[in-house]
Amino acid sequence: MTTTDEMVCFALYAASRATTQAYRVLLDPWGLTYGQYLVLVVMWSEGEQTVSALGEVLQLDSGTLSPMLRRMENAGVVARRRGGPDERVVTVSLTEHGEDLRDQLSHVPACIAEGTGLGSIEEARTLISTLQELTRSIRDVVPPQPPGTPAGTIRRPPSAPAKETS
Amino acid sequence: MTTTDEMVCFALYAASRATTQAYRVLLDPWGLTYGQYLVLVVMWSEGEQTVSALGEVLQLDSGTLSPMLRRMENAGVVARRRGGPDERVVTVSLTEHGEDLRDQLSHVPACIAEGTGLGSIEEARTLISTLQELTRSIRDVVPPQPPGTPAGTIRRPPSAPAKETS
DNA sequence: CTGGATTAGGTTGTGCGCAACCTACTTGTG
DNA sequence: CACAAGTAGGTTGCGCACAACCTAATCCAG
Repeated sequence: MTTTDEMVCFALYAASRATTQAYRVLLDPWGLTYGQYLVLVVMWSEGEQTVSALGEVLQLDSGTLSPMLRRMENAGVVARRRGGPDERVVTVSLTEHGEDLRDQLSHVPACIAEGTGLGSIEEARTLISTLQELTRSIRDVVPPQPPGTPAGTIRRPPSAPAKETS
Repeated sequence: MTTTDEMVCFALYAASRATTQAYRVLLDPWGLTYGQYLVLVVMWSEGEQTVSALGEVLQLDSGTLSPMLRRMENAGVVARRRGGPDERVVTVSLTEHGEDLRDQLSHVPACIAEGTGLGSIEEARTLISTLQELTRSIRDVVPPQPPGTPAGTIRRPPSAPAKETS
């Protein structure tokens, strides 16, 4: 890595994949993924949700959620309906099976807690705060014109494989 | 979220996606992704690498790297050859264009550094250590038999969409 | 009421990330 | 030498993430 700050990003990337892997191992017997588990966690806690509410909490857009919720519906974990006063809104609710999973998966948080290796709640809270602050901060990144760029240089995918030429 | 430790994981997941997004914005003009940029960073620093060496450093397997390196080769950024004494080994090297990108992308680390919002090198180093420790620790997670499971219960994807029944 | 803007969610296409599998090459071991 | 075991990397299949786009429903100014 070149700079410490880029190492922060790589460490984040590696840690995120490692935690996802831990969830994969824990959730695989139920055929659930980490993303699907997150949806369930929200709904166990808050009850039925609209798609956009889930998207806001999990910071995911419809391009991710729509197929994921369809798979969860096909798996019999959630139900979707469009019955509300606003016909555009889809409400996602837990099926009985989805409710049952709450108990069946009650061991997961403890497994993860143990796995993180964080010694104390305070340590965990500090890390969460740091990560949330970093997340907020990095969302503001906007690409400045690269400093050493000769004026007039066109910044383009230099080897964009011939889109028209074929 | 249910427990603080699960919030750590979600915070990691969100932060990782946010940083990837920042890199996406920065790298998009060159048609590069974060993963591809990581490959370049390693090779700028260490020179040509075998596929497995890249996999070790980046902690990615061939199922991820093979298609990624093929795309990078098609884009003219790297070259792959099988010329060594061991015919199984593929060596990846930078093309001239791949070398040139080092200068063209020299602004990226500073943009990221600014974006992280971390005040000091020490703060960054502390975070890196914490994340690396967490990564090491969580890799050990092995699913114990869920505590409340009635003995003999078969843990299976409860709604595995009929594999034989179709 | 009407036509343009907005919003909710779905669709399409690309690129990971990873499990599972495969092939070809190499390395013992007898 | 022959053959079992191991290793390097590629392939396939699936599920995210996300950009870009689309449709239908709602809102709103006039």
